[in-house]
Amino acid sequence: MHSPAEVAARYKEQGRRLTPQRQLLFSLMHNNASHPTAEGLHEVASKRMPGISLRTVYQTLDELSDMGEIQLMHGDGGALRFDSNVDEHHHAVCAETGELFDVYVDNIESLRAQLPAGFEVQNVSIVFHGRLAKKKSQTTTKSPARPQTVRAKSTKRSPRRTSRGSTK
Amino acid sequence: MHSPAEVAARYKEQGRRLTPQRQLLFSLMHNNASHPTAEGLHEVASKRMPGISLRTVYQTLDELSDMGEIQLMHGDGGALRFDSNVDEHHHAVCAETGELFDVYVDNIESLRAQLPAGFEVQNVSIVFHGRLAKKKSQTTTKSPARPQTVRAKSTKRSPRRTSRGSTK
DNA sequence: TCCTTATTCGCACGACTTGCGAATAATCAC
DNA sequence: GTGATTATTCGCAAGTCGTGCGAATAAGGA
Repeated sequence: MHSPAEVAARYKEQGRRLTPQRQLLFSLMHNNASHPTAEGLHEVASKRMPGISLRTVYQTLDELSDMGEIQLMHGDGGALRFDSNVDEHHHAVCAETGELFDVYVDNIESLRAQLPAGFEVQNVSIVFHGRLAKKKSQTTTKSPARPQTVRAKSTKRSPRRTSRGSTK
Repeated sequence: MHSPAEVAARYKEQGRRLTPQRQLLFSLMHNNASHPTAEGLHEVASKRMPGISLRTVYQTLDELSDMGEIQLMHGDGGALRFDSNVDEHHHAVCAETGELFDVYVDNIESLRAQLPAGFEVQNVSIVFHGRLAKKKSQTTTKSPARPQTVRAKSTKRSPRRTSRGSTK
């Protein structure tokens, strides 16, 4: 998404008002690669602005989505996640932590897919399921992440239960 | 999933009982490519067995999933969908109807993805978003669906609202 | 400072699932 | 077949995630 200042400007252009809640949320979402849920973002926001309502978080996030500043994502976990990256990109999910990472794929057009006859593709979303190996004692030098060929074990997805239930 | 008879056999092997409800659901899911929701399946089941409980549908579907006979899918629409196809495959979603189709992709390994350093891919799921052109007056000759190269307009996903809310 | 009306925010409700427990029925032994 | 054992079914309540609504509040212009 654009910088908080730019988003603020777009808001005014549209006759929307600049409230402290919105400004806080702009800054919390800017460059936020954590793909937070509304609840998660609300929790963080509450630290800086006690009393801010979850309702407002949802509302503002919806506005940002309508304006194309962020993207909504239906994760596998039931809760909506908000993605401040609106570039064409994909995702990797760590099965252990549930963390979600942005992934750039540059040759999607080369996929050979047997699509239903007459199906017009508008866009493709790819999710890499796996796990992030934790090699602690290594200087986390934010590796250049150079292009790499996917090596997916041809595995059937392991049966996984849904996760909406109580956490009790 | 396996044939109703085979699934029934597996159930017995595991000391589970063969109830009319389960048998009905086995047959309704077998070769079912519609990716039904629990509610949808319950509706169909109710016609053949009035009074069957939605609770039982959920329960049986969960069992089948645990046994690896079907797969659970979190669609974009909020409701779980059940997929009787457990082969390694992917999906295409029609934006108009919400219909879900199975798609086979045969060269996933060739994707060039910039994954997070240390990320081990276990499996990949691809969803083609688009629409199914409806050419009526054509003999729906179940086209051979020969491999085809994806031609996705490099489009940012259009902002879409969530869809859990009331239908009122 | 005052006024207009966009926003915030809490509550209740809706969609989708799951936990629970009593009633029912499948299966086994005789 | 009959009876006993215990897996299943099924309805209701409760939980999670989001949204509609309306009153109270506050942003922004005159």
